[in-house]
Amino acid sequence: MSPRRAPRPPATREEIVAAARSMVVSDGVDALSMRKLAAELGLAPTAIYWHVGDRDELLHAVFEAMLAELPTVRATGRTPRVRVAAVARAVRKQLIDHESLTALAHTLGRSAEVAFPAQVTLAREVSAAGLHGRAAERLVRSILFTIGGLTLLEHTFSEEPSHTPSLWSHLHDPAIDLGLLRAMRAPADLDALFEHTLDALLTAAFAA
Amino acid sequence: MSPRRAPRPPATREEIVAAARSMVVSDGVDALSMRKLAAELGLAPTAIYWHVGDRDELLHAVFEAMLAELPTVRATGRTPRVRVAAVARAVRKQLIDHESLTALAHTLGRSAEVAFPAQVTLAREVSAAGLHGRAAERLVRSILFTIGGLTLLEHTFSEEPSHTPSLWSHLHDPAIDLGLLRAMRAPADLDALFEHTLDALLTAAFAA
DNA sequence: ACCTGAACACCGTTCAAGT
DNA sequence: ACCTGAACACCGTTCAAGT
Repeated sequence: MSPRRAPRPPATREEIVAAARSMVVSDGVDALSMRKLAAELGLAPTAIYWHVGDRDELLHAVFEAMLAELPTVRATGRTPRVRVAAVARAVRKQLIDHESLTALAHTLGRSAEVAFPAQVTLAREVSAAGLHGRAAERLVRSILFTIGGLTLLEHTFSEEPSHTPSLWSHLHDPAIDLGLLRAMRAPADLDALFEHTLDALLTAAFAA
Repeated sequence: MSPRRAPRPPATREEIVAAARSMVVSDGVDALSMRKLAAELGLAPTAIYWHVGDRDELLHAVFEAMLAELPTVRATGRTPRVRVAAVARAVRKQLIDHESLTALAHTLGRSAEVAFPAQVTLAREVSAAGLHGRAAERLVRSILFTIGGLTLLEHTFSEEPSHTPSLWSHLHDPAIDLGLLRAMRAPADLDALFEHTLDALLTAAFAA
């Protein structure tokens, strides 16, 4: 009978983290403001601080929520080399699919935690392939750094107004092979580059 | 005779850009605030806007000043393969030495411009080595992406409280080679990883 | 236990007004 | 031509006070 709206139930920490997460996912880390978040939840800006520590702690909470949901990568294929390659590809796909997680991990300095499970899976396959010690380490690490680096760059370049092609199209240099020059004028195919580098690393590891 | 200090001469655009640059170099892009910069120069915050457009334009001006001073990389060595490797190493060293430039380029979306001269030098050496078309393109691009990615990651990981080693030291997994496990517990040697990946790429390119 | 409001110390930016 | 001051619309955060 009372025309007054029932007062909104007390906000929970989970609710706040979830709202923050959706802001981070849709508009990026920088777009998360405590004041906008509070407005979204119908709270005074200062109320947030009662539930989570501060903006930094909130971001860490969002990160952990995302990390917990990350599916584990699995190896497929018959030969050792094929299985290692499959894991590498799966990890790369995962990083691309969970772009907000990698971006957040990067700003929080927690990339290592994101990479760890993949690293372990890779280490198992490399061991199963018969590699040991330093040689095994080199393969695991170089694959993971290739994946991480390329994905970071991919993210970088997707923001850039494809600038290099135009730089290349203004260049005429007799010291550069004409076919190479023409190829450089087109945008890079990062998937192909990844496959190529991966293949080079696998060949180097399995040849010896 | 006048006890009054002579009024400060009008500020120049170059002066402002230089001051901004030194703030960026010493404390990072995020630390550059228009108000702090103005204070440093003894100006009202709003005076800056008369000389440079806004914060973004100022950052671009700082970037261009840095880029103009970047020395060009040169190839050394006798055999084609050695020369290509030398260029790659020189580029990597340059990126590491000019960390503020690469960081700034990254936030402004102008990494391609930083990479371009290096890419041209590499293209010349690869051409001189007798590679053509797509194969040459693959080598140039994979080397540059390896350098860029690894350097980006290096910067990332230097900020992280070496987290992965501790993750690895708590792991006991019979499916992982013991020597590999032990190796993963130590921090990664990025220089060695770079050399290894570079070598794998060069071998792949020059074997065919 | 949970929340508000006032307050503080920061931002970038515009614009009219001063010299 | 060059600069100031007031003003606006934002931030994150603390803390006393309210229910």
